[in-house]
Amino acid sequence: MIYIYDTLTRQKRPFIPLKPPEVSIYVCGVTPYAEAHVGHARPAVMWDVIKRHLTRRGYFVRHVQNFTDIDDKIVRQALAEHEDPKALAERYMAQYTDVMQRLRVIPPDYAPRVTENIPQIIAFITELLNKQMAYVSGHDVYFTVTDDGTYGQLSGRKIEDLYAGVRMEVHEGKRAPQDFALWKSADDTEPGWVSPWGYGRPGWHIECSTMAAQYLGRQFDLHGGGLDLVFPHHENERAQSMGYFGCEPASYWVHNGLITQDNVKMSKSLGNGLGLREILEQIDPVVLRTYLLSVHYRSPLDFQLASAEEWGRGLQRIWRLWDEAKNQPAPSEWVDEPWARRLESFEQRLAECLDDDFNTAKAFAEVFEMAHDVRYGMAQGHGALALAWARRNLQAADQILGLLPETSQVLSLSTMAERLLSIREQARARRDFQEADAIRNLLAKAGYTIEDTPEGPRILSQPSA
RNA sequence: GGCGACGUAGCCAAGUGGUAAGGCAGAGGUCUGCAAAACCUCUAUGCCCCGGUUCGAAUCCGGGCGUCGCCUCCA
Repeated sequence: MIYIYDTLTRQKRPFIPLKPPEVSIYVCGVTPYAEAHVGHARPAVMWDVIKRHLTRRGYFVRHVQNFTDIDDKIVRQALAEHEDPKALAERYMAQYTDVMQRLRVIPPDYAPRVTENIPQIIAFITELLNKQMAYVSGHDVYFTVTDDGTYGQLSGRKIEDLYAGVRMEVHEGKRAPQDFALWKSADDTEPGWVSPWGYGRPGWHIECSTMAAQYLGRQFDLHGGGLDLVFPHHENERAQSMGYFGCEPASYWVHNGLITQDNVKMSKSLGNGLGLREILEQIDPVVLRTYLLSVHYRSPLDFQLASAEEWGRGLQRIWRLWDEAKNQPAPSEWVDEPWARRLESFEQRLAECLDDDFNTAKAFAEVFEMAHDVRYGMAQGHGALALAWARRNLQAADQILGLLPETSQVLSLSTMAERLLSIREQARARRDFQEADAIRNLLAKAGYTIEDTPEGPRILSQPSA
């Protein structure tokens, strides 16, 4: 049984899909007006693991993640960069997709865009108007937030408390300060669409209600996004969807903790977000990916490049083991010892970690312990068996966590390296260690690390830490 | 001001009633020509502080202190 923490009920609940074996997921995507930063990578990587785990547990996942490709910020940024808003959005969407691919994130099944769903949005708003849940004010349309006890449940606040917020936006046309825009008028120099209420653009929250319903139906299983979206975005989205359909849109609201830098939240408006492309120039994508998974998704994560590199040093031990194990056949020997038993049950334990609200941090602890058992088995004279299990288990872990290196750490020897190594071996044989060390240093300068193992020397593509 | 989260070893970090996972760094040892890798051993009588509930609490309750987030665009 899988347990998932649900923001609405504030508890971990058993996961029961609406229509098993299908699982429907809606994750709020990005507004593409700037480069993606680490804060965007966390939910992407986390949902990737959730999907992989659900899939292995036998579910059939349908994942929708939107692009809010039209918005005031895009218009503003396009003006600043002297670029067509559509082209700008297109550019950043491509960049986002590219960088997530490098992080081994399986793309969503549908990545709908606001600009391609305008008629549906207008229809959604029209229905809300018909139901008297919204009102027209000039050329704008607002949603009426009613105090029926449901609004505020998700974010845990009361409407009267909202008045306490000094910075609550005041709009001429609003009947109540907590009402929010469904349709915003725009002048004709800006991008927009003709609607029954005039030329304009959709408000911020309506696109998610509309597209979730469009691609997943009125009710779906999991709704995701960053913790910073709980209010007002998800609160408003829930109000719209419930207003339209009269039922809870999502069975579980799943929110990831935010990433900070020097203990300050990363955000586009603060301009302190470390760009993902910049980070990936300094750090291996798999190291970054797994570093993000080394902390439970609901906890805050203070991102430090040094911490990620430190994590990478630990991960390298796993990679080295993989190099030794990757060509092993399936285990063929039977040894009735605790370490062998544990290797046998590794995959099951890994899955159980993830069953518990996707505890990837604990899952990694299992991976490291599994590596210890392999080494122990090897030391007990069961090298072939232990490595066979290592291959199997690391592959299984990789399918969910995506932790194995892109390419082998051990290089196939080039002719020149082979010759150098052979000369060094001859030197070592005649105990001319001065020359042997000279050759090793030479190769080290070129970025290669030589390790003398009982099976002979091998060359690694990265200097050992 | 309102609401919420968090505070576990030098650092990162699991752990929601049963006696402190894992990683990095550090110390000692085995192996090695030396390194590297690997392996073994060690490193929190204690989980921000003070009370309380309990046979038993890092885990539950109350009160402090501290950090962060949301209330405005945000993953």
